Amino acid sequence: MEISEAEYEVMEALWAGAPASAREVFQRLENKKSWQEQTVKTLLARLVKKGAIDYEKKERSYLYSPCLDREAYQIRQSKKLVNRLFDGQLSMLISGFVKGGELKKSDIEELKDIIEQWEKDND
Amino acid sequence: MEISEAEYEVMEALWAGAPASAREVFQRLENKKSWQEQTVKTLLARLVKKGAIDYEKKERSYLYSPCLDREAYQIRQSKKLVNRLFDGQLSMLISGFVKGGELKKSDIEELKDIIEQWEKDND
DNA sequence: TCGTAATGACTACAAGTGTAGTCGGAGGAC
DNA sequence: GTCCTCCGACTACACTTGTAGTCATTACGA
Repeated sequence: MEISEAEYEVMEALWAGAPASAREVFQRLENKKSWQEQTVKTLLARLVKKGAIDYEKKERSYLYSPCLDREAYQIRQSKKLVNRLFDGQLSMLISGFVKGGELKKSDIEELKDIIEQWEKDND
Repeated sequence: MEISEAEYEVMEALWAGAPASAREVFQRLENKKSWQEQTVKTLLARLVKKGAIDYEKKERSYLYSPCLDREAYQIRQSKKLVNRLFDGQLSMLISGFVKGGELKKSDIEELKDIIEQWEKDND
């Protein structure tokens, strides 16, 4: 099942610290999103239904925790985009960033580090 | 306005060669998607409404052309994903690919080329 | 001229999304 | 014991998306 954009915001809030009550999640999102508390609760319920999060009963309320691993999710989504837009070629995405003038010197340095590390690990 | 996934497929078909009739677009998509011709026409109509493509009358039918530049669109979407998932840090996306075991030697070589080119251009 | 095929326009309809409102029950304040 | 409050559960509703079906028109072949 796919996670919608609004739902993803809730996931982020949960990844930031779990378990958390609906109230807590709402509060974490308050400065980012001007959602009513009910909206957050609806999103939580939908995520539970989709199996993306789970909860345990704690007195009156529920404490929610993510079932999805954040990093795994990010990788899946990245791959999906690269496949869809660039026929699976990561380098085309990077070129796009270059052409869009999005890359700063610091980004390049980071890329170099990643490459270096990769080469160390794959030799 | 956002372009949906199905609509994006149609855009791809149009980017592959424009202007093109609904029939042509349908045929280009035939091996990829098992859509009825009507489905393609609906998508074309929605894209027109969204302003993503335009058409000119040609006899009985319309010839469609994209209004969106493909590369610009790709860059916008890439940036959106990187912002949403990685707080704008491209390097985190790349690390994700590395961790996911997605990078092959050839990808690394391409990245190196891109970096080299960037450094040539930005010095 | 009359039917037929092709084409865009309009309609359909269920599922998913964004964004809440309302209801019913359980615990706490008095 | 009674009323208020807080919470999850259920309901709402318009818009988007995927995936077509049907209708009206028109040009063309017979």
